This record gives sequence, structure tokens and C-alpha cells, in this order.
Amino acid sequence: MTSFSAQIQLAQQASQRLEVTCNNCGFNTICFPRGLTQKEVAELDDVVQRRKVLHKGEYLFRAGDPFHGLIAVKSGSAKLTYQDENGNEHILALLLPGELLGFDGFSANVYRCSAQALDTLSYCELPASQITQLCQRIPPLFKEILRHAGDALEAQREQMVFIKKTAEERLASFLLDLSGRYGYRGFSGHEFSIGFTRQELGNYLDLALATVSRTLKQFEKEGWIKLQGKKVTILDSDNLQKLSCCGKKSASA
Amino acid sequence: MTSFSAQIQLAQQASQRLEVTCNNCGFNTICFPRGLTQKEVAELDDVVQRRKVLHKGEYLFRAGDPFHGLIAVKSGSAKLTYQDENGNEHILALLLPGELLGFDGFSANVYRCSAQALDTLSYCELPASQITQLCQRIPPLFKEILRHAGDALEAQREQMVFIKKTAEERLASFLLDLSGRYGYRGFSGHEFSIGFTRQELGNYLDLALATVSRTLKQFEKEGWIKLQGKKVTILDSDNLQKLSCCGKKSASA
DNA sequence: CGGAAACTTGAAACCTTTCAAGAGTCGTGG
DNA sequence: CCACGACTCTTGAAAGGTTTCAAGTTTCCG
Repeated sequence: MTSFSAQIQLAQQASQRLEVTCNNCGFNTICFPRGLTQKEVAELDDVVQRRKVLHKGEYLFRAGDPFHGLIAVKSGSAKLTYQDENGNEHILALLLPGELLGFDGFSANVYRCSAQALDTLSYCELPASQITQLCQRIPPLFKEILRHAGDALEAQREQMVFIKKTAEERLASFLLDLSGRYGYRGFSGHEFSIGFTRQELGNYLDLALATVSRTLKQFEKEGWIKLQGKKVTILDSDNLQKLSCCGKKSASA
Repeated sequence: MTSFSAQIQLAQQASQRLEVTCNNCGFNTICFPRGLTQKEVAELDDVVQRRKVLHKGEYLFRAGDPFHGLIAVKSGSAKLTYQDENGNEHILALLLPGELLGFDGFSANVYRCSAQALDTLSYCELPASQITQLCQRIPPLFKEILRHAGDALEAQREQMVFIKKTAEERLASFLLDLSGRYGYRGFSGHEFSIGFTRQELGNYLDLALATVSRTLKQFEKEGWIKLQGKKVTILDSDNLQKLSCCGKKSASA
């Protein structure tokens, strides 16, 4: 690899490593402050612990840890995992910049899942200890948190629906979902990284590693996408869309 | 069927049709009031709309309806469903007496799912319009609601884990889950109704109707359970347990 | 009692997994 | 700058679990 292409890659990475304050956050419309007044945002800004950095493989929290707060990913990505009775890891979610996690901690004041950085990751945290009193001082924040908790439910429901599809449909749905989420955050929805390895992706979609590889390659041959390791370029979202909805198998009433 | 056995069946149904006030609710330890003082419970009792009754097939709410409140099932059972882009219905949950639903409404002030009575059902409702102010008057209620929202996430995570298993494991897990939930509410954990038809159960577990029927019958032949239509009697929970965890297939990292 | 709906059961078809070997990629050290 | 080893990814063929299709049985309800 030439140093020139190395620089390009570096620049691409850097473009996803924005660092922001809550007050002037590129994600602020989708993060906590939505629906709050300027003053309330400022007040919130004092409480939120900002811009912590983790390296690949490090944990934001582990299953069993006492619930310490809600987290917003600022840059990089993370996976949410759950270990079953047999010690098998199940990947429940991929978290992109601007997305929130930690809501499962409300249930028993303990995290039930683990959250692990998939690459270098920075994040902000709203400490659990302050949430209650903060919500009393800033009533709209209560609704915001509830809304985000609802979003988390939504996201999981979404996954439960597309885990019932065929391999092709799942992969197509996954790519489109990711594309939409990147786009929603102002990143490119056409060219992005699937933060997962093929193995992890298989785990997430409940497909064998080999099936993921095969199906992805098939998409590439059809001309729907272009692959370069974890980087994906969406070439024909229309056909992916068609595939993701109108595949062969579908659950019925 | 003789009128005698008809009476017996009626009695069994009636035993699951307890009607209670929030203040003196058989479910109060698991419903809203947990963690609240007597006075707060009384205050809550004024606001909660109590003991509405629905017949089989009627809806508690439909996808798209404006969010009108959180609901606690008092007697009977309900299913939570979601319709995908192709109009296919996906069953996301079975709700038993004492269980709560409606949290997905927080996301956008609109229900994203539908909730439908599987048999005659009574329920209470905490109106959405009052939740915010109520939480300000009764701070612990805020935590309670958040806790239950976390529980809803938990339940969905649980399903996502066991949808990745083999047919046998899924059915065994389902039966044990149900058993535990009935037991937790003071009902019999040994003999209960799976509120679903085989069709619905297949939809919920992502199995073909035929596979559900076959596998359930197999359990019966093995002597793990006894079947009488929708009624199940657990005869050997140990072996079911063994089957539900230690089956052949399991996802890996 | 009769018809409709729900359930059971068998056999063939199909998709995905498993197993296995080979190719590619990345980082480290010479 | 290239070589080496480890890890990830690709790809083929066989095995296996579920689905589909279809026919028969049971149950439910008017």
C-alpha cells in the first residue's frame, strides 16, 4: 500500500471521528437535547460526562456491571452483546455515532448486556445517579429518555422482524438499515463500513459465517454492492430494497 | 361434552379472571405501585383507568393509533403484533395477566405495534396524558416506568436469543418461559394455556405450523408434557430445561 | 349434527449449515 | 521493503433441519 492511499484511508477514518460538545454537537438533534431549551441544554451539558475514549475491544460496560448511565456514541462503533446460559455470545446491536445505549440497565440497575468497542470509540455519558433529579429539574428530559427507550425497543423489534427472513433478505435489510442510519447522521449512506467481521455479522443475523460471505459475494456479482473488506459501497439500493422486502419466504398470520 | 365438564372448564377459566383494584391488586407487587408509598398508590389509583373488558379478537390498540397509555393486563391474554412492509404479521409477544405493554408508544407518541386480545381480557390503563405530570408528583413512578420499559427490552432480548435455536430448543424454551411467567404471577406453572394457536405459535417462534405441531407431539411422546388443545401440562421440566439450553445448535462469537 | 377451522402427519424439496481447503489481508520483524 | 504467521474471508460439496405440500383427523361452534 502506498503512503498516498494510506493517507486517503486515514482521512476517511478521520471524517468519522468528529468530536463535539453536547451544546454544539453534530448529533444534537438526535441526542439528548432534542426538545429542550438552550438553558436546559446548558444545564445538561454540565452533567454529561463527555468525550471518553476507548480502544478497540474495550468495554463501555459489561453484563453484570452496576448501571452507571446512558451512553451516546460520539465516534467509532460498538456492539451490544449478550451471553446466554451456555456462554454463547449473541450480538444484539451495532451502535453507530450518535446512537444511544444502556437502556437495559433501567430494568434492574444492572447492565444485562455488554457493550464493546469495535474500533477506537469516543462517547458521552449521562450518569445514572443524576437522571432522576435531572428529570425533575428538566421535565422534557423525562420524555426524551422515554422516547429513546422506546427507540431502543423499536430497533430491537426491527431486528426481530428481519431475523425471520431468508439469508438474502437479512443481508439486504442489514445493508439498507445501516445505509439509512449512516445517512440519517449525515455520513455517507452509499459508502460505509459494516463495523462487524463476517463472523460477527453472521452471529448478528443468525447466519453461518460461510453464508454471509457467500451471499455478500453474490450481491457483488449481481452488481448491487461493491466490497472491500469491511467497506461496502451501495450501487443499487433499489434492487436491494426489492430483495429485502419481497423475498421468497415470509411469516404469515 | 357433558354439562359437568363444561362447568369444570368454566371454573378453570374463571380462576384466571381475577378482578382487582390497583390498591388491592393481586399483581400490585409487579405492577405500577412497586416502590411507592401507600399515599402514592392511592393517588395513582385515581388516575389509572380500571377494569376495561375486551372480547377475543378486539384490539387494545392498533399500529398507528396515537399513544394513549400504558396498559396492564388484568385477566386473559393478548398478543403484540407488528405488520411489515409486505403486510405480514409478526407476533412479538404474548402478554399474560399482570404484564405491561405499550412502551413502544413512547418512541413517537404513536403505537408501532398492535395489541389484540386472545380471549376475553380485562385491563387497566395509565393514560399517556397524565404520565409526565404524575411522574413529577410521584418521583419514584418515573423510575418504575423506566424499569418496566427496561423489562420490555429484556423480554424482547430474551426472544431474540431463543429465536436463534433449533425448533426443539425454541419450543422447550417457550414452554419454560411461559411456565415461569405463570408461576411468577401466582398461577400454576405446571398446567396452563398457551394462548396461541399452533399457527400463531409458529409465527412467534419462526417455525412452520407443521414443525410446531410435530415437535410438541414429540415432547408428548417423550413424556415431557401433556397436551390438550391449547392446554399444556409440564411433566418433566428438567428434561425440557436440558433441551432448551444444551441443544445441538448454538451461535458462537 | 354438520361444516369450518385447527391440528396432525408423511414425503419430497429446499435452504442453510457444516466441514474443509485454499486465497487474501494485516501486522510484525528481519 | 519483503517475508512470515495469524487471522479473516472465500468457495465447494455433502449433510441436515425445516418448510412446503397435501391428505387425513380432530375439535369447535352454531
